[in-house]
Amino acid sequence: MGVTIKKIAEDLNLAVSTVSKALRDSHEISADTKARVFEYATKINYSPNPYASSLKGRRSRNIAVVVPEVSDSFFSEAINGIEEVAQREGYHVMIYLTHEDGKQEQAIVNDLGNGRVDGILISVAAGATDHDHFDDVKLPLVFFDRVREDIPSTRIVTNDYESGYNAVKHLISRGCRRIAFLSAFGGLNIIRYRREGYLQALKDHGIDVKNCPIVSCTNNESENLRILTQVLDHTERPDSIIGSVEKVTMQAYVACHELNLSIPVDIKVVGFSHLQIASLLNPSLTTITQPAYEMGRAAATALFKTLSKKKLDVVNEQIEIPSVLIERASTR
Amino acid sequence: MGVTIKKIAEDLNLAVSTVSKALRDSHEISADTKARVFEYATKINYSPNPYASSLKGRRSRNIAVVVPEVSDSFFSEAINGIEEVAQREGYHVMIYLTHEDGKQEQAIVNDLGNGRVDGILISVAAGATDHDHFDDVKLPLVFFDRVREDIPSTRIVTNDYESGYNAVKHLISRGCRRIAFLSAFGGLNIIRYRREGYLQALKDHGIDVKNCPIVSCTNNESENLRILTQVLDHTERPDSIIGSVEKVTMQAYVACHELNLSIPVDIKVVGFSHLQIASLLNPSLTTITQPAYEMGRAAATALFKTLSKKKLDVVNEQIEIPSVLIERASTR
DNA sequence: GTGAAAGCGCTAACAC
DNA sequence: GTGTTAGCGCTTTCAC
Repeated sequence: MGVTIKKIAEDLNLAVSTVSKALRDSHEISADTKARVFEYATKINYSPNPYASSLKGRRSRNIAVVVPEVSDSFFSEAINGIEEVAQREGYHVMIYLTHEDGKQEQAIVNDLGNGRVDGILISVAAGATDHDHFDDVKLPLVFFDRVREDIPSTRIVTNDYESGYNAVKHLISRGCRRIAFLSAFGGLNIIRYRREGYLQALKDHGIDVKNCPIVSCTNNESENLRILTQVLDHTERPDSIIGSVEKVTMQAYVACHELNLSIPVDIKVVGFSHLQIASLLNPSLTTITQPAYEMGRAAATALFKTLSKKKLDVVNEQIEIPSVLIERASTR
Repeated sequence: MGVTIKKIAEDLNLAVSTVSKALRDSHEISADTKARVFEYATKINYSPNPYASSLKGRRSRNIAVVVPEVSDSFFSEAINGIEEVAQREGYHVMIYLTHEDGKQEQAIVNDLGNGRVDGILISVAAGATDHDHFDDVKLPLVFFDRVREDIPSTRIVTNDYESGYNAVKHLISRGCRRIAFLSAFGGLNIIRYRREGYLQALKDHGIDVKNCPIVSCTNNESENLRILTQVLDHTERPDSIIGSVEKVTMQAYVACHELNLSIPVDIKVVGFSHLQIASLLNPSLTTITQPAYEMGRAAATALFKTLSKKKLDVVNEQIEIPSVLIERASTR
């Protein structure tokens, strides 16, 4: 294979252990020898086999990122942040996609405990149930965005409750009184918090909840269009919509286009989203923009902090990074 | 650490080699022993340390994916395809982002030769130069989309030349005669081919090239808007635009909006893009949709085919998967 | 300050 | 069929 410590040792007439120590800048090695070793190693382009060292109880310097999808602006931006921190810290990032399937998520996570990675960053699948347990995972675990609160771990979250609340407040300030909430499929706690914020805001502002339907969307696009059409296609329809995830918000746009409902005249729309091109939509979309990149960075940073410790004790902390409501034409 | 072959051997009163062979279903081991070993291994949840086997000349079963960005619909879709094939083949995917920086790309690729991965899938950075060489790379290398033709390797490409040609043909059939081509920054060969197809189509249809500007865009958004405004804001402006990459196409939309140019009445637009939401834009965008997912799948499949061979000889083949022009409102 | 030797978890010759 | 042994590339006692 490539160039090894053994080769350096032979070429320099040293013992492998001496070379090893020299390369790790040990104090027991003379400055002279170190210099020789370093120079020669650089010259023949030596790079240590990461997995040989990992065998000796050391780290692989690989981390796993487990997410539902990568073709989703939130997750791709988060990965962007993770990768940036990892590259700076000399770690390598492995990607695993669950496609919202809890069983597959479980299988992936289980397969990671054999030393392939030093730690896991995860945003749980919508299709996961509480029965899918992470208890057997012995690796440091950091959840981001879609977290599991029943598991002691580091959690990177955003202010979902408050964001749901603020979305309503914003719509009310624009004159809306019949505000629909589009729920996403699965029992994700982030959706629950957004909905609870939504409900509390309605209550605090004295809005009649009867006129504010909570629409349960599915994981199927055409099914959702059918549901949305049903909600929107009558005179008592909502005057505004809050999309709890990017996909359903886009589907609401499609439904409005098809029904010839003008946004924002007939109906206003605000959506949780991280779309770069929210501003290019017809009309540009008011978004609650989650700090995807920052959340990715925070998650990676938290994991590396844990990994840098000698003793890997379980931390149970939660870090919140706020989302921002960006007003655009869809609620003007 | 976890449970090892040694532990199984002790508990079952067998030699480690016997256990090892049993687990690999060797023919020299009795059915009885195999059964015992398998059963016990399953029971105590044994999972082999991947890096211990990789040390013995075997494979790490890790592959590297090196791309400019992950927050880009083409690359995220490609990764999606790669991951799917990898998961099925029992391989693990490591992600590296170059951010279009050739130097960083070089550093990443160099850092991969020490056994961390068994092979590399790469789409080269726009900022790379021919001086950045992959000659030192001893690993199997598969290029996809943005390929390097000077390096013997497997290349997964799409029909860029033809797509450029077809974009022009489509616009001509819609009555366009002043067709602008928006070039992206960097010297990528995919852009060159698209441009050459564009030029050939103009020629074949007897269009006066003088009225068909090739606009050199940069990597800077506001700079591009300035350039685009200059091209579009006069009476002799183009009657149509071909965006050679997604970003500049979106910027053309912004410029048209700002100049109050109506798409498709005043100007028609077609763009190379993989946007899911092209249909939600204002107006919906006619795209030349590259088969990102399929290209990712093809790249991974080609790599695993190479890896499955005993002898890793260098192949030099090119696989082309065609793009499709999808007509929408922007050229109607 | 340097080197010999053991061992991380696993595989593969080569005995028996 | 099963066990013994050596060794992958590296780190880490422990001698010298």
